[in-house]
Amino acid sequence: MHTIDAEDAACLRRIALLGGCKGPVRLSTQTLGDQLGISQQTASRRLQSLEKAQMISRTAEPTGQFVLVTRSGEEHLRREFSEYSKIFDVKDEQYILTGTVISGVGEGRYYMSIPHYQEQFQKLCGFTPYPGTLNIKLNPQSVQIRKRMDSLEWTTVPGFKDEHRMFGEARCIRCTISDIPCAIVVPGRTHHPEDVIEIISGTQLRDTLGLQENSDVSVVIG
Amino acid sequence: MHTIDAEDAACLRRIALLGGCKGPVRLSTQTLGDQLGISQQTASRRLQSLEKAQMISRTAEPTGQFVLVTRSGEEHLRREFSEYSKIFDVKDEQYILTGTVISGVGEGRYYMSIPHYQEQFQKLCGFTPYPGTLNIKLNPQSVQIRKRMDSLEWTTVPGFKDEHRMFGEARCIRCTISDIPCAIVVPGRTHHPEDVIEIISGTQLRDTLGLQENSDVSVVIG
DNA sequence: ATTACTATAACTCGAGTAC
DNA sequence: TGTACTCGAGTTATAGTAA
Repeated sequence: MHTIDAEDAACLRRIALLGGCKGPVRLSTQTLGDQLGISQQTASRRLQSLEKAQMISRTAEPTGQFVLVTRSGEEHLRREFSEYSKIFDVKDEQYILTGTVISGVGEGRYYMSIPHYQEQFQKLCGFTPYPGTLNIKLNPQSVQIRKRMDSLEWTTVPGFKDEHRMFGEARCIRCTISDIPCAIVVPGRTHHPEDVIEIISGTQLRDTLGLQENSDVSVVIG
Repeated sequence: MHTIDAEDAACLRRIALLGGCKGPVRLSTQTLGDQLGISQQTASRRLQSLEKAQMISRTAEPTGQFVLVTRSGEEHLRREFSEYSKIFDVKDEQYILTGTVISGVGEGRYYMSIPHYQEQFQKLCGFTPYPGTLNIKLNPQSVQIRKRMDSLEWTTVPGFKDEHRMFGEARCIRCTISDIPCAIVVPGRTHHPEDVIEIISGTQLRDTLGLQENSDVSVVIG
């Protein structure tokens, strides 16, 4: 199997864009060079290289040449095409946040032990939350990803009032950690640091996943 | 607009395949080099080059680094993806963005009242823009659709310079709202929130369509 | 373990040019 | 017009290292 370098691949793609997969195209080395931003000489060399690698075939005419992408040339292009398909197909709604486990202030435990919230999360997320939250300090890049996630659809967990006080609403979004269903919870009122997220789940994630302080975790959303 | 060479592009594609568009990926220069068939040193240089071109961002950890494909990196990949789609005749669908009207900061009004831009848009879109833009907050699904649209053919409106300052370039693409010809305009330099689009048209869309704050709108492209 | 610098060897580019 | 050769300048890769 012949293999070609990235520059030759870009050249092959250009030829295909000009119709080289469908039939022979008249293509001068000067024209090709102009389109790729390289010299006529370099374009000529590229064509020789692609021909040697059996990615294209050429027929010389006194007035110029005709170029055709061969079967293996097309196969090469289709393999690259499928790489892009992989990059973008699944991707659309999926986000991954990475960070490390840190200890919270224990507020999460308090709220998650309140029956109202337990019922609501059961209804909205499909699990009764373990009374406690896993706090994750996001890596700086994940903070950016986290911000983009504000444009996703979050579920609102309504607040309520008992005889003593008001309990605020919260937003949550379903996610998984190592395929365990979880949810990111953002309290409505308190001002959360933007580089920390709180995770709830039906089990105690620290034990289930063997997590300790500073363990690396990946949270998959969507 | 930054541009990158074919080798760097191959490197960017590899990072995306490893999940770099979804979230930060831990990636050593050695591993990357192995996957691309190049040396560790060269992989290191490629990452530096991509970082400089703002196609990726990196965070260093003592144990290694995390790499993330930036928005313009993803846009680059989507443009290449669309080239392959053209080669293999994946038919261009129609795109529909839905969202609600929000008020902008009035910047649009300023730019659309500048004769240079008015002339350019007249030439490129077929109407002289009303001095003002309609800002639409996209619903979450439409944000995803909007991203895919990066692979469509956008018209570039060149920037210019007067005696006082530089005016940046912009991209636009024709569309319709309730069959009224419009265009989505994206300023070249400023970093736009990804869930908001700006629409220009020959008429004042708010009045013509009876739109108010939070009115639902559908934008049809293609 | 990492990343990335420096030095040098190896390539690649395009000007000039032949056909 | 074409394509493609040679050759010097410039660029890029890797080995050897440092941090």
